[in-house]
Amino acid sequence: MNQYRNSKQRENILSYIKSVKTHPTANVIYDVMKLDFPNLSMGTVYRNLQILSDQGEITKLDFGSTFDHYDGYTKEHSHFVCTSCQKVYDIQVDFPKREQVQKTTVHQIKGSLIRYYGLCQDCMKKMKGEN
Amino acid sequence: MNQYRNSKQRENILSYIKSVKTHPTANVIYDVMKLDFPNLSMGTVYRNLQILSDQGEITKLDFGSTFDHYDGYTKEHSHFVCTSCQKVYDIQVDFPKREQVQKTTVHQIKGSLIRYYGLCQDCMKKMKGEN
DNA sequence: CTGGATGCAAAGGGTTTGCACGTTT
DNA sequence: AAACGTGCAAACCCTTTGCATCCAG
Repeated sequence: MNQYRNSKQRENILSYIKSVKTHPTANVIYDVMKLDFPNLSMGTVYRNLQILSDQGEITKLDFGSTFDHYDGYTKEHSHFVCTSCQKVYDIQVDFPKREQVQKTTVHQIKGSLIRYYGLCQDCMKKMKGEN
Repeated sequence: MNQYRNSKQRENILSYIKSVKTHPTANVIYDVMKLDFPNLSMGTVYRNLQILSDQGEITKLDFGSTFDHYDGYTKEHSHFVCTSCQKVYDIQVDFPKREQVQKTTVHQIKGSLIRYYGLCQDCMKKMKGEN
């Protein structure tokens, strides 16, 4: 197996994702990192996101759009995705305990993904304003 | 707005998806349809999947792999995805009622997505056999 | 006849990868 | 010095789209 070495790029990417409450895409991360590393390439961003994901430092989120988002908050939690502006919000819900769900299936559960869709507060306000 | 016309291709695609318990990808659907329509093109498959999805006849599922799956069972239910063989199984779980979740957030919830990950029964057996 | 549906092929668009060079250990 | 990381650009791969033709209503 490979050993990971220090890399300024990877450190910065990680600290950026951890520092932000949004769930940035690879492209957003690339743009931000560009400020510190003018020669940065997309390949490096993707490679490091993959490594950080493998290390469990971040989580790759897939919201059905064409690109993935990355989340630095690895504690199990759920998301609310606005179907209008595509923003992603963290929400905390009491979903069934894993042991309980485990009873309903023969398969071995190791993780879950819980997501809600709808209109976020901002978009609701905008819509009211337009009427 | 467009009016949909009858098309043998679309009919067949729909009845295939409805008849199957798996959650086929566009490519699988294409291969199966090829038997009936040797000249079928991928464009037609995708266009029809889009239309059927718009009509609410099927649901597009995104499991984070590079391609999408389609589900003909539109009643709200959740999925179990095997992280080893990538198979998708339907499971029925008592997740929190929407009204309850709604109380925990300022955003307006319109839908949800609940998914569990782990090892399916088949893969568990295989792994035991290998030890 | 009119406008949606199809086939074909090319274009899209996010992600991955090969390779030579740069860095960390 | 050995091996991982980076930049660059090309390759990938699933999906979308333009266009001429076909066909349902």
